Amino acid sequence: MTAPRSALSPFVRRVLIAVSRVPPGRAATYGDIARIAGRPRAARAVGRIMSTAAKPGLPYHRIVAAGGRIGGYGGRIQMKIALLVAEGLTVRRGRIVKFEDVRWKGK
DNA sequence: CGCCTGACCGAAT
DNA sequence: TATTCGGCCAGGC
Repeated sequence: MTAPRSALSPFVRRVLIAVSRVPPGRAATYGDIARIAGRPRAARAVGRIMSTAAKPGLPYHRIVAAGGRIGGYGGRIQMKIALLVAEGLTVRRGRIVKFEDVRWKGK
């Protein structure tokens, strides 16, 4: 039988794929992911996808809010920060230092 | 269908 | 720097 294709919409799948492509030590914004997934203005939907359709194994902690601000992580912000720091990033006052240097814009 | 909510964004105040 | 506000998109009711 055809693989039980997930009930996930094409957009959601593209978002999950984009997230899986963000390399360690780097980070992308919700807006970046939305753009890569083909919906430049769906940043909000992207955030909702992560909290609702989150799948294990994907580096969701590398997805942050605009300007390098941390954003959310299911209420576990501290853990998100810890994960980012463990990958070599520096977080200062809720923001990634020199975010533009580690920002992953796809490619 | 309409209304509300969010791990958002960005400009204005 | 903090707060507010309008716009944006998908999903649940």
